[in-house]
Amino acid sequence: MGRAPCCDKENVKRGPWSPEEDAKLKDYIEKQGTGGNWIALPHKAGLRRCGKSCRLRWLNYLRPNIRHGDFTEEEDKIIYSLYASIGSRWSVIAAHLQGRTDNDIKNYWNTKLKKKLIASMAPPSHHHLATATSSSPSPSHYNMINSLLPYNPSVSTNQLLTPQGMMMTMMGQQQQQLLYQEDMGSLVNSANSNKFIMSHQEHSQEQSTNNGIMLLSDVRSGSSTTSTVTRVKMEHLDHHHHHEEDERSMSSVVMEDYGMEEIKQLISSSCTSSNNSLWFDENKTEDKFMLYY
DNA sequence: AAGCAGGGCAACCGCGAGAAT
DNA sequence: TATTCTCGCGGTTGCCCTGCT
Repeated sequence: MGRAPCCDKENVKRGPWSPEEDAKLKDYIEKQGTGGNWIALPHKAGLRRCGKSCRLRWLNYLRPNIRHGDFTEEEDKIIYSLYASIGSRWSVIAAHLQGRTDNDIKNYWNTKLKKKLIASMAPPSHHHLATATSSSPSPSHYNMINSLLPYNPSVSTNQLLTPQGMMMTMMGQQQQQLLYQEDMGSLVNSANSNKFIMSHQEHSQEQSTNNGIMLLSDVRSGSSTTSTVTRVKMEHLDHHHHHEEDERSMSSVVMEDYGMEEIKQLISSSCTSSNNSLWFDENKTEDKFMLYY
């Protein structure tokens, strides 16, 4: 049995609100309050609108102290930071920004901030692992990441962001498979570079730890702890002889199309330090990862 | 000046959670 | 306890505006 409609869609007005409707709604709520019942409110207020529409209009435009447009850099940082920590929970983010609505922040993110982030994050747009001589991300790239880092008690930001460090995010299943089959394979097989050792662990419960291992997970559900994970451990074959090469090499996989989840992971991913171990969750097939190394 | 494309944003849709019955 | 209903949320749509050709 389906859900009963919240209002009679045949008899409610839709589309943009007129100044008269705004005035009616504002006047009614200021005098009577919402009464805790949005469904009944439009009838009482003399509006031919769906209750949900009234609620949206009030919350996003009519209630006092709403601010629109002109996000400050400080607000940008807060949004980045919270997005990295909690993802697209716009209402929670909005709660941290006085006078901003979740809808405004969502729109601002989708139309501007995300692009800003991608522009900053995106080195040359190749789908291939770069060659050993490919360019490293620009300093601004790392600066951006610095400002985006999610809370991660186990890893310092310096460790994450040095050009010799690593950054990880998620890519789609296809790319992930591609990475397994081709990119990782080529890396594993690459002779005089770093050695990648990949192993599977069933039902691992290990998470981000102080020794630099990190498990990428859905920050909202935090549900990846019992998932099957694949461990990718990178070891230097010869710590004494590869420093120069390490500095030159910057292998990257860059996606041209970033979805919401990718962006979130892009921000929320962090990385490793001393032993260069990475974890990612195989079961999250929608997830995508990108590896700078 | 007209047509087109892309971006921005207001509003809608559908779902999950929780309250009420 | 099961069912129904409302609220609140995030994702998506579609209109309008602006800039480009």
